[in-house]
Amino acid sequence: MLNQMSAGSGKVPQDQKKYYGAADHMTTRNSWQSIHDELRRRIVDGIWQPGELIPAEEQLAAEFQCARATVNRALRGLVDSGLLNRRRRIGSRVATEPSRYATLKIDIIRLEIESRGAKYRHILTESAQVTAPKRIQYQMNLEDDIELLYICNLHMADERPIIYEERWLNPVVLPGIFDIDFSAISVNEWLVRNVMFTRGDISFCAANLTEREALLFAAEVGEAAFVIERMTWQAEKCITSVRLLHEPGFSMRAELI
Amino acid sequence: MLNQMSAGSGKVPQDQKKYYGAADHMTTRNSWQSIHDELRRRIVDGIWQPGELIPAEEQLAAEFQCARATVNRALRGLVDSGLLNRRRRIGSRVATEPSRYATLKIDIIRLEIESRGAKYRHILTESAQVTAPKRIQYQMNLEDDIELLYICNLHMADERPIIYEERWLNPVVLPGIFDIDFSAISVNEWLVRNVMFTRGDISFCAANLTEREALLFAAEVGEAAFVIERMTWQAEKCITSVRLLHEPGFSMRAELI
DNA sequence: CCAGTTTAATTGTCTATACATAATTATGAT
DNA sequence: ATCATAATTATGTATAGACAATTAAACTGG
Repeated sequence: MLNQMSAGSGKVPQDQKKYYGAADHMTTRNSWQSIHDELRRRIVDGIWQPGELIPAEEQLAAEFQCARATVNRALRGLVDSGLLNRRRRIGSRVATEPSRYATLKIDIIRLEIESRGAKYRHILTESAQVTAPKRIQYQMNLEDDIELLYICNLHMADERPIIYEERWLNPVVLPGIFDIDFSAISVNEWLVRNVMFTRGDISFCAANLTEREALLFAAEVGEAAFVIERMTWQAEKCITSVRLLHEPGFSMRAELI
Repeated sequence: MLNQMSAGSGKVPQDQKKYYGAADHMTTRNSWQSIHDELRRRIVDGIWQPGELIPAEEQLAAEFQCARATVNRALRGLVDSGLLNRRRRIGSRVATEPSRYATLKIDIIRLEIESRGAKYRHILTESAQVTAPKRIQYQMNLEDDIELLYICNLHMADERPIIYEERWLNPVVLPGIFDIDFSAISVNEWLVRNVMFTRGDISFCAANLTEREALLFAAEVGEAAFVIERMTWQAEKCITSVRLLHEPGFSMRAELI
């Protein structure tokens, strides 16, 4: 609205220019980001020692000449990255045992391979309607002896086998699942695009290649392979349980924050 | 709570009073958290389909009878968890390929073991001032042939070996490191408490146990073990590089968000 | 001196308003 | 018709003010 007014007096670009120039300068000084960075620097450089109380929001707001809400936003960021602990009435304390987190982005396998510049292809090696072994039934919290869709896929990057996927799908939460052609689209991708989960867990471990698995990867029996096991849920019903066996030598990398 | 409200109302103009009265009833409904949850539900339940534009902040603010800033806060949360994409002038679109993240909390090993109710102990198996192999020197981006502190530890839970730690420490960023008694406090813990890193990376893989490693864990040679490799940096200088070899059968779990 | 109550300090959140920024659409001069 | 400019629109961010929630510290009655 004010823009309209200044546009009405629109033949005066000078005022606007001067104004924007000033605002620009201010925004960089006072943005919550820059405050966040400056406070972070003080912690990392040891100006504020672990365990120490840092100034209250009001004081920081005075120092940076900004509103308390802006400081609050900056401080929340520092809490998120584990550098600060905050409590009402107490204040903000530099963490003595800063928590560190590794955040892993879980992508569609195809996208991950393609982002590395390789050509993606997958081979459907198995597809059957069977009752799952007891161990899987228990894990997936299933009513007794329901038949699941069991699917195995070999994912290839530039025709080299990269991941062997073994998956159980629950038809109770996936009606019509038996009719889909999973040689055209990978289960992985179909699920991501078609059903949303409310909860999921993931675990990482290592396994020795069995004879059959070694054949798939053209590797030695017993070689160590990186394994991801994932289960996703819709409310209390398990959608799918999957085991991703990676080629020997695979390593998954992440930034520590 | 209602009492406090009506007490406060003595000072506010009438329209405001009426407004706050309504707001009070709705505080739970109007918090950014509850709005976040409701919007999330609409996405998860498919009321808003992937790729669809959801109402603008103003409209949502009208619907939930709250300020736009509150809706903004809720929406930012949905962006963080990968459910929404937002662009200025365009609006908020439900993600077609929702990104999922697994966030792993990287704790001090002692705390992790103790939190599982086991008794922690570590054995310092090696401690030497040596030049690192070329591979490590390169990884750590070191000036040539500087001597590092090489330390190995076996971490035990209830006297059972759990993790074998092999670590290189850079004295350039850790002056006095050679004088510390790491049989009393684990390097891990000392570092976390005493030096802060600005950047770190972590990678996960699998490895076959060597003869020596198998002995440590009383396991078979060649068994698959889960490995974490971590490097932490202060600006451009590497502080430490560590390899954590977990006992065979170990599995690391996380929630998917 | 102690237990219960009040006060006060600090963070957490919401509101209303304003302006900034990005990007599409409409307008207008040539 | 075309390209530059302005208007439009949605998000992003800053601000001041108010109130909520938490909890340490001060106070008070016994």
